[in-house]
Order: sequence, then structure tokens, then C-alpha cells
Amino acid sequence: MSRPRSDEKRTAILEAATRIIVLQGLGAPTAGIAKEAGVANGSLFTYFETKTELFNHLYLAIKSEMAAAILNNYPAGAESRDEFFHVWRNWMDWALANPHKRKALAQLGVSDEIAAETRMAGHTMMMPIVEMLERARARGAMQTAPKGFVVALMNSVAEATIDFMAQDPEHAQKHSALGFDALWRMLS
Amino acid sequence: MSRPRSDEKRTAILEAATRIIVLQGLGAPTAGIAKEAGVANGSLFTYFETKTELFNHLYLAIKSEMAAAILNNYPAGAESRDEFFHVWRNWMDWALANPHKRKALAQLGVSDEIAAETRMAGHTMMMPIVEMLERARARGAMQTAPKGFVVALMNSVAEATIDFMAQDPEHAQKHSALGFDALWRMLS
Amino acid sequence: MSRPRSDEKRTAILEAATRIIVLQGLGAPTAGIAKEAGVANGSLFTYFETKTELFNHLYLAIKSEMAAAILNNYPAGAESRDEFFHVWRNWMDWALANPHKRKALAQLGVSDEIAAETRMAGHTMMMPIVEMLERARARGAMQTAPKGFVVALMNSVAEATIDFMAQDPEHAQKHSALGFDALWRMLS
Amino acid sequence: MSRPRSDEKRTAILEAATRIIVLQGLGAPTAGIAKEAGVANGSLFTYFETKTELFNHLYLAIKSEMAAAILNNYPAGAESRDEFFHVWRNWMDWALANPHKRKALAQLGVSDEIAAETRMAGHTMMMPIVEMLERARARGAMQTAPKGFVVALMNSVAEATIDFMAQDPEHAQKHSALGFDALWRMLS
DNA sequence: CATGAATGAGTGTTCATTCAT
DNA sequence: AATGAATGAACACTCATTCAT
Repeated sequence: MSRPRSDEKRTAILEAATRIIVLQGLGAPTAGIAKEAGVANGSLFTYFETKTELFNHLYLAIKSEMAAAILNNYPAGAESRDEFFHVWRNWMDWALANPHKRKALAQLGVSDEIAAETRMAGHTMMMPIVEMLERARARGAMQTAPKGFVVALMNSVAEATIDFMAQDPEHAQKHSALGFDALWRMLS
Repeated sequence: MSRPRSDEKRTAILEAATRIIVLQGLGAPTAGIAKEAGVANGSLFTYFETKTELFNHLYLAIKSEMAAAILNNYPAGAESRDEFFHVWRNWMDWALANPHKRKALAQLGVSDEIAAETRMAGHTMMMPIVEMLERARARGAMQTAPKGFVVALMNSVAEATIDFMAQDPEHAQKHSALGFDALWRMLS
Repeated sequence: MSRPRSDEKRTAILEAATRIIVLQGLGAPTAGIAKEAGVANGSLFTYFETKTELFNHLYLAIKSEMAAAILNNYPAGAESRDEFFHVWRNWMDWALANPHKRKALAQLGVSDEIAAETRMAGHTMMMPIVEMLERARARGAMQTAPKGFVVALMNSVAEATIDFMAQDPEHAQKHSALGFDALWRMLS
Repeated sequence: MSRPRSDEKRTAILEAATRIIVLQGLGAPTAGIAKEAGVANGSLFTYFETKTELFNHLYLAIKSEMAAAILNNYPAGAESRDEFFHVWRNWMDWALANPHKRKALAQLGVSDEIAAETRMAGHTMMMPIVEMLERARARGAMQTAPKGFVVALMNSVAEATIDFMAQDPEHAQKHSALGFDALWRMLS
């Protein structure tokens, strides 16, 4: 009956927000995001009721895309280390291929605009990875450590590795392997 | 640049800024910081020309306090692992004793208000620690890795450990040991 | 101007506007009026070109309904006072039975959105009442006063009376009589 | 120590608001009011926290000025009718001399921005007048009517009279007398 | 130097109206 | 004709910074 709400436009807004956040931070005017997305100022608010809601949706969208990429072609049943390395490689690949999304996600993750529930939902998407990590550390030195602590360590090693790969892309593979080995040593 | 009279007021502003940033983020109004510091709104700008300058000074102030704390009573000449653990313990102690400063520092570190030079100066203060790290990894698995990478890993493991200690203070010592061991395993 | 199809919808919009104006004032969004009327946002504008036009139509619609109610069963030829009291009673009855319409009319009457012509048309509908008033004051103390002045006094006494009846409905009849007597004394 | 808040500016804003409200209604932008007052956009908000607060203050300011004017040189102890007429004349004089204030007050009085407490405070200022009215009607036909009703009638007759005086200023005195006589007849 | 009022650019959001479907 | 998405001007209010006192 009427012009249907366009998924294209919604996506355009999310992508524009990603780009703008990288360039200008979370304080960037919504007007700028709308312009970058090629829609009118007010249209942004037919797709997302507030700026905060837009940010929460963007956070989840990127996080779930990332989780899906990480879990792509997951080799269930392989040896623990190989299984883990497959995931690690997917992780690094996605991060390198999507530097904007990664940067935006980092900014969003640090912001207090992101609701607790949104973060929770994001964690849920990473669950399979966390379970894999659980199996990997089951017999090593960290078997008694709290789960959350191991997850935090994995995340921070991954982030550090990615940072370094991104700023020295020529030796990306080498850094990836170094990071993974370091993590594996930590868990062993 | 002539120094304004009262060092007390300068300090009060920096401390107020720390508290306010923790509560309200970097977007907090300067008026609020001034009020918390017990000075007038406009006085803030006789001590720091702009909000950005205030933030850069605060970043450096906290960072150097932290570095000094970490290096306190540095046992030059001790065994590598003990030497390192002393530093690690100082690091964790300072972080637990100064949660506000740590949180503010985290926010500042992520912000794009902090100039490259400020970050560099911050790194400089950490130099002795980095050198110690260099000695520690000299014969281990990471001996060929670029220096910056190892530093990044150390930082991120430390941060993850602190996060976990802070949210579960009862087992702080245990987490500290776990974190240190994990890091040491990484370097070995 | 071709009449849009459905008189029902037109009426629904006018009635919705009445209710919404009472609740939210003239600043109420057209979207809200449309929703209350059960039509789409944009449909409102096929029935009334602008919000202002809607308001002008609503003003006239209520005013003419009121005038018709007041003149209902007009007892032509009766004694002056009885004739007048019949009108007065109709007036009060309508106002009490239609508090929303009265409130909306009050708001509209005060607004500068209502065009001079609309007001004039409204006055025209009250003409028979005014003529009756003219006969009633023909021999009293107000016989030399300008017509408009007497009309204004009648209106304001009526409004005051209605206000009071509405906020104290138990003694409505008493207030009605008091108001009428007061008005009659004024005219005598 | 610092530039003191200026009563002149506060007054300028209130007067500007009066003028702008008459011309453009209550929907007028605060920016316009500030400009008319010769102050910056934001300065308006150092004197009045919100637009609504400005309107409430303006309402009270005008109302109390009006009450003071009405009670000016109040001839305590005079004959009831003379006493009342003195008040009535003051009322009419003030209204004619301050048409803008009267119009603005009318708009404000009708608006739902004006808080109940503000209205109450306004009524308080009119108290002495109401008491005088009470004495005036003590032995007349309206002696049994509720106080509020009589007050409402007085107000509405006064308003109607003023309206008519304003739109036909040449015969202002005549209308004033007619209105007063009508009111007096009502009370007798 | 201290104070806090003054400034005015900047921002998220609303909403009457238009228009594609 | 009906729908509701699209548009963009408008607006109250904030806030870093300046400046009169």
C-alpha cells in the first residue's frame, strides 16, 4: 500500500555509521551519518528511534557478523589445536578484512551507550567460541581459572595480535602465528 | 607560559576530572569538573587552555604516577622472574588501589583527544618496564617477535588480569598469580 | 474542490481532533490525530489540506452544532424571558453534554490559526440568538449600548456559568439559574 | 568578583517575551525572544531555566503588576460602590495602557504550560479584590452564590468590557461605565 | 588571578507535508 | 483513494570558551 521500509536504507545507515564513527568518533552528528548514508536527516529516525538505539543495533550487527565469520566452516571433531587454529585464523582474517568494523566495534564496546542487554546478546553470539576455548584449556595450566578470566585473556591476546597485524600487514601471517602460539602456550 | 599560582587548584582540577570522567565519561561538561574541583567554571581555563589540553595532561599525570608506582623499589639485579614479578605485583597493587585512575586512563587512552605526542611521552615513562620485559623474553619463544608486539601482549594480559581482579577482589591474589604465570608461560 | 469519498472518515478525523486537542492542546501532532481517527498519517491531508484548515473546519463544525443545539425547538412568539430562558437552557445543556467539544472550541477560539472569515462565519450561525438578545434588551438599561458589547457580555456570562456548572455538576441547575438571572438583571 | 546577573537583562527578556508572544503566540522560538531582548540565544537560559519557566515567571510578573495597579490608591472605608468603582477604573486603565501585557497574559492564562501553583500564586495577588467583591455582593441577589462563581462573573464581565473598550477606544469611558453598571446590577 | 555571566555554534529529535507504491 | 516512508526545516537547550568585573 505504501512505500515499504527499505532494508537497503537500513543497511546503508548502519554502514554509514560505521564509517563515520571511525572517522569522527561516537560524538559524530546524526546528520552526518544520514548524509553519508544518502538519506534525509529525519529518515534515520524512522529506522532507529534514537542515536543510542542505532549504536546498539550497530554493535550487535557487527558482533554477530564477526561471530559468524569466526565460526565459518567450523571443523567439528578435528584435533583441539587445529580446531582452535581454524577459529583463530577466521578471526584474524575477518578483522583484517574489516578494519572499519573492528574499529567501530571497539569504540562502541567502550561506550556507555551500549546497554547491558546488548552486550549480553553479543556474548551469546560468541558462545560456541567460548565453549571451544573451554575444551582447549581443559587439561592445561588454566583448568582451574574462572571461565571469564580465560575468555578475557583470549580476547585481549587476539585484540593485541590484530592491532599488530593491522599496523604491520606485511608480516601479518607471522604475527598471527606468534599470537596463536603465545595464547596456546598460555593455555597449555 | 607562566605558571598559574596555585598548584593545589591544578591538582584539584585533575583529581576532579578523574572522578567525573569515571562517572560521566569524557563528554562530561567542563563546568561539572570545575564544580567538583571547587573552582569557578572559568578558572579551569586558566590552568588548562582547553578541555583537550586538560585531558592530555591528565593522561600523562596518571600514566606517570602509574609508572612510578610500578617501578617502586625495583630490585635491580635480582633473578629475572622475581624481578618481573615484583613489577607485576606493583602494577596490580597500584591498579587495585586506584580504580578511578585506572578507569579514567582507560577512557582517555581510547579517546582520539589524546595526541600522538602525549601517548609517546606516556610510553617513555614505561621504558624501564619495557626493558625489563626485553630481558625476560630474551631466551624464550618470543625472542624473534617484534618488541612492540610483546609489549602489547604484556599490556593486554595485565589489563585483563586487573579487570578480573577488580570484579572479584576476594580472589585477587589468585588471579594475579594466574595472570602472571600465564604471561610468563607466553614468554618462555 | 472535489469531495473526497468517505464522509465517515472526514467525521472521524474531526472527532479525533476534538479529543486530541482536549488532551494535548493545539500543538498535538497531526500524526496523533490521524491515529486516533484510525486513518493513516497522510490520509488526513486528503481531507484537509493543512492542519490549519482542519482546525478552521473543526471550529466551524463545533460552532454550528452548538448554534443548532441552542436554537432547537425555538419557541417563537413566547414571552421574551421564557424565550430567552429556553435558549439559555439549550445552551447549558449542550455545553454540559459536550464538554470535549466545548473545550476544543475554547482552545480554537483563542488560537490565531482561526481565520477572521471563519470567526465571521461562526458569528453568522449565532445570529438568531443575537437577534433574540436584541429584543430582550430593547427596553432595559443596556438599550443604548452597542450591540457587540451586549453580545460579548452574554457570551462571557454564559461561559463563566458553564465553567462553574462543569466543575460542580451536582448543583448545575442552580448555577444555570443563577447565571441566567444575573444576565437578565444585567439586561433589565 | 564577576559580572553580576543583570536585572535589566532579566526585565528585557520578560518584556521581549511579552511583545513576541503578542505577535507570534506562545510557539515563538526562544531565539526570537532573545534577539528581541538584545541578548544571546543562550543567555535567556541563564535567567530562565526553560521556556516554560520563563512563561510562568512572565505570567506572574504581569499578573502581579496588574493586581498592584488595580489596588493602587485603594480608598479603604469608602462607600461600597465607590470603592468598587475605583478598583474597576484602575483595572480598565491598566488594561488600556498595557494592551500587550493583557494580550500576553490572556495567551499565557489559556496555555497548559502555566503550572497550577503559578495560577494559585496569581490568584493570591488578586485576593484583596476578591474580598472587596465579597463585601459588595453581601446583600444582593448573589449572596448565596458560591464565591468562585461570582469571581468568575466579575472577571468575565471585566474582560468583555476591556475587549470592547480596546476595540472602540473613543468611547472607552462610556463602555467602562456600562460594564460597571451591568456588573453592579448583577450583584445587586 | 578568580569569578560566573555572556556568547553562539552545534545537536538530537520532532513534525507538517509530500510522494512512491 | 489510502498508506506510511521520506523529507528537511525548525527548535529548545547545552557547553566550551571568552570576558567584564
